Amino acid sequence: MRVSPNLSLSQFRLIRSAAASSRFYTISALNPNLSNSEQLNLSKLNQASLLRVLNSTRDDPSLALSFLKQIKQQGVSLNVNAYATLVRILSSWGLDRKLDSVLVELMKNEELGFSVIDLIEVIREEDNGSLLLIRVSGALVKAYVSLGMFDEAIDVLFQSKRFNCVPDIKACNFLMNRLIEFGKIDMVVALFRQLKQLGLCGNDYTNAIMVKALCRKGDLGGASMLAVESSSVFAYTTFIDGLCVNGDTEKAAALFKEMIDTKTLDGDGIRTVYGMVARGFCKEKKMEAAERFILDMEEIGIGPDVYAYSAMIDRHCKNLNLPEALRFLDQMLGKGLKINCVIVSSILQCYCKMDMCLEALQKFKEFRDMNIFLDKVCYNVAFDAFGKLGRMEEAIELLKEMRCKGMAPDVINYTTLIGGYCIQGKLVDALDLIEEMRGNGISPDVIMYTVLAGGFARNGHADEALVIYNEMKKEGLKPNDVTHNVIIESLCSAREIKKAEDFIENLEEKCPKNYASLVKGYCESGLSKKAFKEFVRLQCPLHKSVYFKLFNSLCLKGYLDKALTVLKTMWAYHVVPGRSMCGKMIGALCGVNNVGEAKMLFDTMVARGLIPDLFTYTIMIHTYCRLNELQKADYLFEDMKQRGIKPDVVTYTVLLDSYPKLDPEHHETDSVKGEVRKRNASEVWGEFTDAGIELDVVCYTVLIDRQCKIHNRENAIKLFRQMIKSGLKPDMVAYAALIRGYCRKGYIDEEVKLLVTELLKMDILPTEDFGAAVKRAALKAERFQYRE
DNA sequence: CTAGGGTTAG
Repeated sequence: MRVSPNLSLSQFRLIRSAAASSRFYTISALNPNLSNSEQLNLSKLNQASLLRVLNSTRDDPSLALSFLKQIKQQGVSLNVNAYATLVRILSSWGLDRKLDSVLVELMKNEELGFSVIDLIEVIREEDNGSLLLIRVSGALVKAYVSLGMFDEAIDVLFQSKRFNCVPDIKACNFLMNRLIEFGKIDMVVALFRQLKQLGLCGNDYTNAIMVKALCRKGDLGGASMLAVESSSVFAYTTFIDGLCVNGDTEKAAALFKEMIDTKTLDGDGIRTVYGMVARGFCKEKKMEAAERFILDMEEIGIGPDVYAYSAMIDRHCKNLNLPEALRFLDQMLGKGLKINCVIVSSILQCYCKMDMCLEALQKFKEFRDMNIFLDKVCYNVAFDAFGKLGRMEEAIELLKEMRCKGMAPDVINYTTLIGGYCIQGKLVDALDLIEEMRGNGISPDVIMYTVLAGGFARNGHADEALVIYNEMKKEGLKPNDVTHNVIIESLCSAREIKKAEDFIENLEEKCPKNYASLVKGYCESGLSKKAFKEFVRLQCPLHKSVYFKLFNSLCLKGYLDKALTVLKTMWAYHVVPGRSMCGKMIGALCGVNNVGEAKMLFDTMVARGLIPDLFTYTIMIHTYCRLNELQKADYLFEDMKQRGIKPDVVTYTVLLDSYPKLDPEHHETDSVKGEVRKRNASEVWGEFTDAGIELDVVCYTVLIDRQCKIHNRENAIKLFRQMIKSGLKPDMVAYAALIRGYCRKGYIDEEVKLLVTELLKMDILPTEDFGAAVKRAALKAERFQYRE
């Protein structure tokens, strides 16, 4: 395996051109099978004899097609009559798909010298009003639609009316469906209204499409009316789907129940809509609602199928809530439903996203050994896991295994593997893999080039990254925002700041997102002041990751006022941080004792239904304790328990460390702010021990420290011994607490001498702040020792 | 006909 190459520009080009030529050979090797003699004669044919030959193939359409392919390769173009003949042949054999593709090719070719309407004319001369003509105009509509040429498709529709050969409603449905996909809703509505004028009569499917269009427009009322009016199950189903897409799954679920009551749906319909509603709730992240729906349905005797379960499992996996996902999986298996590769892939991905790649691979093997069919999506997740672990050799082995099972890797599989190589800096391997892929007839797409360019930039090959970027454009691929952002950030992370800045300036279409990436890139390379300056210049809402990264970077450098400006800007734009981001921010704010801002963020979180995690609660409690606002700490402690978040050893330690401050015997100088509910340490201690949580070194240290402070030397030493007995190794701070406790009283005895000797033997370097105190204590103790 | 996989990403 080769490691990070020093790839020069020319080497890179060499590899690229080799890859390009292998692609060329592959395609020419795929050519059809006319004999040599036939090929020889082709160039001598004129249009008339060409037509004659074509006509003679009317009993063998595949021969007709390969004949044509050869002709085209000789650079001879067909005239309108030849095309009419070909169309007639294909049509008479019912080869609609072939007909479609011939027409598509015809339309792509702009140097034909005739239009498709001419073609209709020619066919009409011989087959006026026949079925053939109707079929051809339908095929023409479909061909235009598949090329995204909607105006032309509609034009054919209206021209056909003139020729009295309006295509059947299917072609029209196809057109309308595609129009919706491309967001041209108004055209669908207009077309629907003109159907009668065209002599067409919409069927159930047409109505369903129209319902879909109205839903997309947000006209749920109109959609509902049409669904009722057409009283077709299909239209109803589409309406329910529309509700789900519009984020009103609640309503969809209600309608579904109504349809079951009125027996509007058959078995198939029930299954389809069930899945839609379950999926809708999951998409809206309303997991409780989704589960309630499933329970309700079960009550009336309709159980979820694999499709509905997979929606639930997938959503929980995406939320990184593996226990819930597995609970549903168990439930599903308990009902005798079988797990499939789709569900497996969701679960595997969940492990990967939680940084548990080893577990993902373990599970992959388990599922495979259970003889569950794993498809290329599952394999892809495994490639990803191996890549993240830096185990590319094994990933490639797995690729072989996949091939052996008869699955051809696709561009996504290759991209994942290439990404893996890029993480490792094995760029030549990445390029080799692309070459191999091209050999298999697959061309890289924008995402693959993005990954590759990012990989080169990140690994210090800025110029090559730009070559890749230009190459992608040369191949006719259009880089997107992500491409640009990846390149900008990768260049920055390789400290190529100037190149990143130049790259942005040279972009034809710049957008704020690009500059946001520059801000992130500056942060990445530690230029937080520069990042902040650029950020201030950007007067628009940004993705929350930008605020997050900048905030963290500024906090790290100690520019707290700037960090707060970032936070406030974010809030001003109503960009609300997610749970983990809030947690990190709260941590950063607490770290600089700005508990006021931290609490504001904390409350924002709660108001948005984001329940702070154990870590966030603990850090807040800790900060309040440190600032002697014990009442507030106490409130949060109760609050977290009410939310079902179980305090851990850290939380209890924090509390045990501060409640003694309330003790009358407590001698610390800080005063406690505000009224405090009467709660003593023993109350907390009781809860702590009841919870059965094991004590750690820090916790023992706090307890020892407290005993020292209330002059209970025997208890302190007892705790110290107990700690050692329970298998914990006291650290510097633990010794320090004990020794300091002794020294404070100016007291020295055998125990202390022993402790100090032990401590001096330890090979620990004291940390600066606390260590200094310990050292002083130790020295003091030593002096006592010498005095004796 | 429907689902799950590859880029920025804490």
